[in-house]
Amino acid sequence: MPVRSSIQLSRSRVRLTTRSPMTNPLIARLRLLSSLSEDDLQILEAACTGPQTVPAHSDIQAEGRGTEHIHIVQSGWAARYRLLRDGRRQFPALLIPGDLCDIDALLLNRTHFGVVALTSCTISVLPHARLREIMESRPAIRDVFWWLTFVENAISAEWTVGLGARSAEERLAHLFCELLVRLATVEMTDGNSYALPLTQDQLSDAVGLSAVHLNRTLQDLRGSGLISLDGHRLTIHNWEALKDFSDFSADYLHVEGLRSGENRRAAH
Amino acid sequence: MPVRSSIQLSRSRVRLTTRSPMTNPLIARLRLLSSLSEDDLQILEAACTGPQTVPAHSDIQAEGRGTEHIHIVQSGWAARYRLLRDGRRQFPALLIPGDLCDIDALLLNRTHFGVVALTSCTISVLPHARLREIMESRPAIRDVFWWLTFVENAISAEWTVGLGARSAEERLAHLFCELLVRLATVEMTDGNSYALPLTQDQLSDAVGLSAVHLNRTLQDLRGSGLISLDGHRLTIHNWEALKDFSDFSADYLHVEGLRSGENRRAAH
DNA sequence: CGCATACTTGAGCGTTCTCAATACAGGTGG
DNA sequence: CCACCTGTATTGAGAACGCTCAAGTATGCG
Repeated sequence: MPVRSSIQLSRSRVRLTTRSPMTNPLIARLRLLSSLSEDDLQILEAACTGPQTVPAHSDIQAEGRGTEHIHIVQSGWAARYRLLRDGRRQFPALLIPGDLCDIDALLLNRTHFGVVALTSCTISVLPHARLREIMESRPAIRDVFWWLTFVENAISAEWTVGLGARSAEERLAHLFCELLVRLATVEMTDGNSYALPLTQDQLSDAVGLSAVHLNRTLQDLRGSGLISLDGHRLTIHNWEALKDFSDFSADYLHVEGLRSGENRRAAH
Repeated sequence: MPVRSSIQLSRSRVRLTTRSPMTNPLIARLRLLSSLSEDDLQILEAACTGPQTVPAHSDIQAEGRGTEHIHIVQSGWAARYRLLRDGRRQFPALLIPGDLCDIDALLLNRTHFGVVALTSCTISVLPHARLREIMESRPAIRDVFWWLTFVENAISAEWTVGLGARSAEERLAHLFCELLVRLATVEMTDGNSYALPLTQDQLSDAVGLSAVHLNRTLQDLRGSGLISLDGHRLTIHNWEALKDFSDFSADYLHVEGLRSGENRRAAH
C-alpha cells in the first residue's frame, strides 16, 4: 500500500496506440465511459465539424442567445457564466476538453448562461439538426447524450452543495479533486498532477469567493501540504488526505460509465 | 397599469372545467407548458401508479440507492438533499407537486442525493421499464422528459449562481420569486400569494444559511415591506420590486414551454 | 525597459455563524 | 381546562469567515 495512492481509472477499453493526440476528447471520453460501439463513435466524431479557435476571454456563446449547434470543447478551458447586475460573476460550470458547452439549447429556446473561453480554446461544433438525425437512427447515441445531461446535472448539484454548505477551503479542495478525476477521463493528468491554466480570478468565480480570499485560501491549502500550485501546474501531494478533507467522493462524476443496460435492453 | 402588478401565465391551453382538483399535477403542468397531445398526456397519466402517502421527514428515496421507478410529487413539498460528514445539510433542489424526484436514476446507477418529504406528501410512481416503453412509442414524450431534465438543470445552475454570488437577502427573495412562478404553473398560487409549508430550518437548508440567520434575513425582508409570511402563507406585496431587488427573471424556469419545434419537425 | 496582467499582503469592516436563552404554538394526557 | 411537552420561531452576544479597498510585488510580453 503506497503512502501516496494515486487515482486510477479503468482503461481497459482504451487502446492508446490507435488514437492520435488530436482525437476528439469527447469521443475519447465516451470510448472510456460509455458502451457506444466503435461505429457510433465514428459517426459522432464525423458529425463534429471544423474545430475553430476562440481566443481567451471571448464568448463561445453569448448570454441569452439561441444557437443551432452544440459547442464542444476540444482543447482549452471554458466556463458557463452568469453576470449579475452589479458585475458579480459566477460560473455554474467549468468546461474542459470533451465537455458540451450548451447541450440544453437542443430543446430550450435560449440559454440564459453565456459560455466564455477561459484560455484560448478550440471548439468544434455539432449542428442540432445533424445530431437529431443521428439520435433518430442511433438510439444508443441518444441515450449517451441524455446520460451526459444527467452527469452535468449531478455536477451542478454537487456545486450547489459545496457553495451552500462547505467552507472556502473545503470548496476549493473539492474542486481540485473533481478536476483531477474529470481531467483523468480525457487523459490530461499526469499521476496526481495536472495543468490548471486558470487565473485566480477565474477560479474565484467558480468557487464563489473574492479573488483576494481565494488567494488566501490557496495559500492555506498549500501550507497544509496537501497540494502545490506552481506555474499553472497543480499537484496533489496526498490524494487520500485531500479527498478526506474536502469530503470528496467521485460518485457524482459517474466515471464508471453508463448503466450496464439489462433494463434498457429488456424494455426495447 | 396597476401599481402592484401580478404574475400571469398564459392559460390558454388549460381547460379548468375539465380537470378535477385531484388531477396529476405533472400532467397539468405538461398540458400548460408542453405541446403534448391529449393522447400522450393520458398515456402518461395512466402510467403513473398508485399515489401513496409519505409522512413528513421521511425519505422518499434514500441517499446513494438505486431505484426502478421515477417518483413524482403529487401533493406536498419535498427536497433533494445531501448530508455532509459533520451533519450540515444542503438541498440542491426543492420539489413541489408536478416535479420528478429522481429522473436521473433512469440512466444513472445510483442517485447520490436523497429525497426527503418536507411535509406529508403523496407520491406516485412511474416504473422505468414502463416509461422506456412509452418513450419508444411516443417520441414526443421522450422529448418532454428530456426537456424537463434541462429545466431542472437550469434551476440548479441558477441556485449555484445565487449561492455563489448573491447575498442572503437577495437569495431568499429570489427563491420566493422562483417559487411563485413554479407554483403558478400547477395552480397553487392565489394571486401573488402562496402556501409555504416549510419550516425556517428547511428553508435555511435550501438557501445555504444557518437557521438563525435565515430568521433574521426573513425579518429584514418583511421589514422592507416586500413580502409577508404569516402562518405558512407567503404574500408578495410588490412583485416588481421583489423581482428587481433579487435580480430575478423567470427565463430560466422556461415557463413559456417547449421550443415551438420547427427544427425538430424538420429533422424527423 | 516599460507596460499590463496576475498575484500577494495588510487592515478594517460587514456578513454570517455558533452558542445559548427565551418565547410561542399545537397537541396530549390528567 | 390546565400542565406539560415537543417542535418552531425569535433574540442577544461574541466570534469566525469572507469581503473591500488599497498598496505593493512578481511575471510576462512587446
